[in-house]
Amino acid sequence: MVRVRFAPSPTGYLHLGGARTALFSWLWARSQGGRFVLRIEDTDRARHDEASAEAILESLRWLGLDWDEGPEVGGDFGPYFQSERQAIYRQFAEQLVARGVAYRCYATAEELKAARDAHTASGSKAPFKYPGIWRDRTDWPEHQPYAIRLKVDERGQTGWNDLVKGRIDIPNQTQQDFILLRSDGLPLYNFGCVVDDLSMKIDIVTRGDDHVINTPPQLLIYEALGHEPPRFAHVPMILSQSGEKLSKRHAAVSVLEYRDAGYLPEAVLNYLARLGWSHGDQEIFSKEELIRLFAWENVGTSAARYDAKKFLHVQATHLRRQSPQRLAELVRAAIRSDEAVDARWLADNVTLDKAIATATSRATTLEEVANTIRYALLPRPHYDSSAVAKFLSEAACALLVEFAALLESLPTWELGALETATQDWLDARNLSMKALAQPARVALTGQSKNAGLFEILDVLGLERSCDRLRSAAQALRSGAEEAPL
RNA sequence: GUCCCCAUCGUCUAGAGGCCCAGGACACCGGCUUUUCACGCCGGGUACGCGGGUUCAAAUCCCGCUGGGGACGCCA
Repeated sequence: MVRVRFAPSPTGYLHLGGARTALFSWLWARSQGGRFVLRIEDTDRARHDEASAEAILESLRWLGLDWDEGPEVGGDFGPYFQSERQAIYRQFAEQLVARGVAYRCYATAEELKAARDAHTASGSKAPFKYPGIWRDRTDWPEHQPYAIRLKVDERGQTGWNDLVKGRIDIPNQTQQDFILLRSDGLPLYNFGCVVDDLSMKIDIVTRGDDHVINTPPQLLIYEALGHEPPRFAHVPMILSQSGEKLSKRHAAVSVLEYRDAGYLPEAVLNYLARLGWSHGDQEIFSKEELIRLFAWENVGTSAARYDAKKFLHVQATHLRRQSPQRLAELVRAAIRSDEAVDARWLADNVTLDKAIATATSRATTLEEVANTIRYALLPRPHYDSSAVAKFLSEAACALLVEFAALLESLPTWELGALETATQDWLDARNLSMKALAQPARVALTGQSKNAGLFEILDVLGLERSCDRLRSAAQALRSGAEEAPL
């Protein structure tokens, strides 16, 4: 059974790049009937942060990237927080020392700094390397803290066949006797990562491109441990719109920001998947399609730039593909916290469904849907002052009052008939549809931009429509020119 | 500086030697539709970084250059 993992460090939130790495792993696990393992890399206490870890879990939950093993669900290979695995790292490290492939290093931070400074002063262009002071010594001082370093043979090269990048070989000369376990007992990233991937029986390590350089040391550790390494898949990075590494400085990199802005999780997944992966000319994918179609060979090799407009387009497309039921559910959730909204209308399926149906072609996010239909859920719409000033002239208001009377005079409240009757009525007065529609739209919704007039009338119904037409006109008449709506 | 990765329209990408004087999507620019705003529909421009090879044939293979990105911690 395939076992893959996502191993984020809890440094604040799940960003787009991390989410995509998680997605690719998850897709592979799901398509192979494998296991998706979540492990939190919080070895460094400075990085151990409950809130951050929770934000990551929440992001994954929202995206629907469920994990089979990890925090909250447990599993046979736990614990799944590195901070709880220190004994395991120690055991592995000491085992390597016992076998003579790693050694204790008692060099202090000061000594190392001095060596580094001397190296810098010498003007050498080569990068500084640990001079191997303790490599072959056994005169270990008592009660002194020590780090554990791997004995690295700097001849030859270390390489692997990357699932996305193909063959990569890196000269061992670029390596050194790097640290496995710090003198305070905590593992360094490369060691903790290998020990965990090994003991959790991971067979594909998926991570960002920026980790390519960590792979040779990790391979050396697998070798020292006497184990076959897993396979590696290094996915290209996501760059900001301006082409730099994505960071908090760039707007909206956190997954939860998209949730809060009214994006759909499947839209985020779709957009992320298409950033670096492709399936011919297809742009829109459901989650199920992604699972079915995902393959490592179709993951691209070059970095991709984040593009907000394309993302929005993908989001809009997914929004329009939602079933009315799900959409109503999501819009309710998005709108619930708005206290001005009348719960009665929010609960009214007929009104809500009709309203939502008029909004999907002109909104891209749930947030926008909510804003578009809010007029139907409020006791009185919120009137946009410039719209009122522009369209609710005295003449227009008079027309609205007459229009209300017309509506009430109709034998049935049926859309087709309503439209014909209105058109005839306008024709008789030699007026254009525009002359009525704009003022009416403002009176009914408070906005100059919204659904078609007859759609709005249908959403509100006869009674509320007439009420709004008259009260808007009334308010203007009684309340002077500054439109006290 | 050293090492590594990458290189097709503005952006995401299709393209695994002839089907490509390069296709799709977003964006952009026109037009149609029209009760506003959208949706939708039709049309348009724009790309294989450069130089060498290999081959009957190269966007596709090889080399170099250039450009971009990443990594060089007792961080992850």
